Amino acid sequence: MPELPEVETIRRDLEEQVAGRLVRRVRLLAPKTAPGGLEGLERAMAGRRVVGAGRHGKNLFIQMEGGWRVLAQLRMTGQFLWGGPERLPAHARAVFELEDGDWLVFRDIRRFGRLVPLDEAGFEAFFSSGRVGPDVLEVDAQAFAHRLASRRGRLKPLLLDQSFVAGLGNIYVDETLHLAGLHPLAPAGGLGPDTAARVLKTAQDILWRAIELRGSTTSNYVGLAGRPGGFQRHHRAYGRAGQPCLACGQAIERIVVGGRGTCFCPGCQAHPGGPQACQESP
DNA sequence: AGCAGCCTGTCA
DNA sequence: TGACAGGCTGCT
Repeated sequence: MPELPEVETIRRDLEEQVAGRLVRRVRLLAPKTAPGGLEGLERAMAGRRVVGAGRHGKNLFIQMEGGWRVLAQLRMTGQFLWGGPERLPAHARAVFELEDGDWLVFRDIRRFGRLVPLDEAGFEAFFSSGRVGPDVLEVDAQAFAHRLASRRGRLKPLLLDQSFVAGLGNIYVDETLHLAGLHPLAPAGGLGPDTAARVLKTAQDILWRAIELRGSTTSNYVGLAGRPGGFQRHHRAYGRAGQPCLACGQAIERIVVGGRGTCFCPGCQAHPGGPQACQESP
């Protein structure tokens, strides 16, 4: 579900509402949600205070006293919601009871999400595993352009690859490629360093604007208090198949790239074999 | 690199 | 009924 702007919004919500509070009790309603089991979550959280909330790409970290963290991967439908004993929402998978009686609820319709307790060593291991690349908002532009130019595959699948750069998902890749005027199937290695740097800058601009509007809500993403995001109103490509391109008026097309639905403008985003893609090709 | 699998819900 | 959905893992 959520990509970087939505995860960042939730992080800020948690920082504001939960930081400093004691977790009195943990309940796990769906065992597979926490690979370490209830025991693992309790070890990391029960009887400890929440210190803050961190984020790297789409990975959310609830930071606890004692150096413990709980990695929350929201995947497609994971949510953190503010709750109380009076009404537990449908699809609640874990409940964190706080000292003053409030509940922080992890809700996840499709059960793809994960809550993983990590000690300091586990946290470091997560980043040294090679599974997660640099955060897209912090990656060095030169290094990004250099790495991108050395890749063989298509542009969109590479941008979605969290080990290449962490934080982009289907919505913001489609938005980035549209604004940058690049075809999702363009060969990544054929871009050239200037275009590669422009792709990154475009992505970062879009992500920051989306964060300002608390992310995009297209079906069920909401912040901690249940408030939807506002950036979906600014989507130019994602979810607009068949509608006119806001830049040139041609109908937005939908294709499948790497198994993901992909919306792009055939006019603004030149085909990989077209003249635009050849400009910087070797 | 590409694809099924994981789950549940919604829409055509 | 089948297609599709904001993601990631583990297998060819």
